[in-house]
Amino acid sequence: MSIKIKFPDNSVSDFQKGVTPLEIAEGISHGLAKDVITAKVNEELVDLNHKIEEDSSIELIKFDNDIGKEVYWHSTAHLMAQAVKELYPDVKVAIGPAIESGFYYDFDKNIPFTDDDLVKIEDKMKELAKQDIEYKRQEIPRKEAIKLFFKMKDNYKVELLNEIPDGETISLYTQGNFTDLCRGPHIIHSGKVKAIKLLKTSGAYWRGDEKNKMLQRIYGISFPSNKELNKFLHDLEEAKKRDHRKIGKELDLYSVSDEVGAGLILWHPNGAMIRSIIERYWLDRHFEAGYQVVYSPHIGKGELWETSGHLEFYKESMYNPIIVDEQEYYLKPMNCPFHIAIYQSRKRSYRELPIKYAEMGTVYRYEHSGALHGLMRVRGFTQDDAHIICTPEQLIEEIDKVLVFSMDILKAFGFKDFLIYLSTMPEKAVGKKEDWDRGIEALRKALDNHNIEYEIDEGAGAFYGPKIDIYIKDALNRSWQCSTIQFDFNLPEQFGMEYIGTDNKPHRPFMVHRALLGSLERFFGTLIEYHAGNFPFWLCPIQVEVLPISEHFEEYAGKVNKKLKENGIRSEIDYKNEKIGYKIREAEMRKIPYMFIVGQKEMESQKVSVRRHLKGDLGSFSLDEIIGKMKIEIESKS
RNA sequence: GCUAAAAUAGCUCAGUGGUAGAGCAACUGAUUCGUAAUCAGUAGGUCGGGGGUUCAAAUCCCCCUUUUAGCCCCA
Repeated sequence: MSIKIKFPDNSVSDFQKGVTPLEIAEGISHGLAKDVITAKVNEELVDLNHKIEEDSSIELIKFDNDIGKEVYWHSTAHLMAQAVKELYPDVKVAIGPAIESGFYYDFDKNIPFTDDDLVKIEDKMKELAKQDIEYKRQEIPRKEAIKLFFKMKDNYKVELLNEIPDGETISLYTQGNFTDLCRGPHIIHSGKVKAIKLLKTSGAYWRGDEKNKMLQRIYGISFPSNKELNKFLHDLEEAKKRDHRKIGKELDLYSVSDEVGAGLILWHPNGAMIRSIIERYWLDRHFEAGYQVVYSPHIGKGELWETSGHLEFYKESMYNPIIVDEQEYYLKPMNCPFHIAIYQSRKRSYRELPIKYAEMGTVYRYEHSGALHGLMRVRGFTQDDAHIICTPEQLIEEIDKVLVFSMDILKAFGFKDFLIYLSTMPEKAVGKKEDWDRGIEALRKALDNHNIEYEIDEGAGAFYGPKIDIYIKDALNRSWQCSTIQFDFNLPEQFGMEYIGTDNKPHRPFMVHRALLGSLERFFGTLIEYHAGNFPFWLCPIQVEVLPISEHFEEYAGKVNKKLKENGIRSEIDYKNEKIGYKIREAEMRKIPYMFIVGQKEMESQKVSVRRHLKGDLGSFSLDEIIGKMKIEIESKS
């Protein structure tokens, strides 16, 4: 009996009934058979030894494919669990999925794993890998599976099994004497895993719930070759070099002081210079786009936060109140109630709408101490906030505008790759389901209008409405939320916001919160990492360092510096009594984009020798010429 | 907040119970120099804070603060 197998290129071949993906791969080439990890048969992922019994389509998947990586890493996680079970038989296993880069497995072990344990486990894994242990699939009824794991005292697996709906296939995978509950598929045998590195351990709650027991998680990664592993480890090192906390210190951009408090950022002159340029640009763009800038205080009375719903829904993220004249005042975690107060300071007409209030508003949120992270996660930060108050008819257009505006501004800072999420109704939420659906639809429409790719983040909306979030990745491939565009069904209602319509009757406006850069702190952090501290020219705190060859040329250097300043270029002179090589090295390390070297030659010809950061000597230029070039560079924001 | 690790000079780090160290930076002097480190000298530390053990603590123990990697959460 033969069956027809269709390949991704639509070609069809005949095979013996019961042929396996591995045999098919073998038939194409030996190399492919060696590299193939898993296969999709009729769009369903299967093991390589899965027997194909009928006409089917097939796609052979290798490690270069994301699905291939996932299967490979997931199988390595099983291998790690096997190694851990062999070394520490009393340990219970929980779950062990593949993640974006690598895998982890959670274990229930009373004493946490040490670094020495990791080495032992890694060695054991390598030993097991070399033995080419087969991953055997077995399908059994649920009752039997429960019995089996109960007997093995794997209560986490029993808990999982109890939640699998009736009728779903339950599959087990066994390598050697280790059996795990798993949907699969897996690699064919452990020998496919050639290079392994266990990276770190950490605590993790069972099912991510802090009420549950803390398990011990081990993270690792694996590759089909040592070369790939080494590249991964090398990239990791390179990423560490871009860490904003490291560069922030090296370039004297910002600091955090124990004395001042955790998660509270001190912007040093260099960082503050960059921030002020960002703010100036931001203001210009917002005025152009029809926003009105407002300012509001840092604290507000308890009643305000009662009305807004923050004390009901957001209290755990707020600082405790300050008592003044027997009144409770809270540090603001958000700016919205203040903007609403401005709106409500007088009666509004439909003719005024949309009203767009923008503010660089500094807010304070109580973050768990363990969550704090450099500039990325702090307790006091400045949001580039705005609230758009509009009529229901204006809503879609306003969402559309703000989305385009947002992407446009991010691009001006050199960002290109974004991850975009549309978040839906969370469990703890206010507002009617219909309103939520309508809001989500409006957001979706705006994204679709501009062919923007996005993912749905179920239940991740704010308590008051759905939102679109734009994420930017950092050096270590972690993504950070920058822009957010959020609907609000709550506040207009809570505060009883109104405008007088054409019918001379009061109506409830819609409100959209949005922050484009998100928080200036986090945005600055991502900016540092994205550019590795080599900021776009227009943002550099010092754009030109004038380097006199010796004391004799300091006067000429002063003239050059003066001319630069007259042209709005931020420059300074290095008066140090050092050789030119030293001064250049220092300017290079400070990542100053231009170095102007001035000595005898330059003074005589009234020119400057230009050296560009990371590029080297560009030759000599007249001041007018080079200033012209720099002005173009500033204009183009490159 | 939880689990684990860490905190020594401005920075990067060495020092595991017996007189606090190095390199760079800083300061002083010499040198006046051509594209990533000139030479010499000087100064700088209650070893994160508090308590304890000990004849003796940077080192061992306890508490606190902060940081790091994750968990949870989030701009």
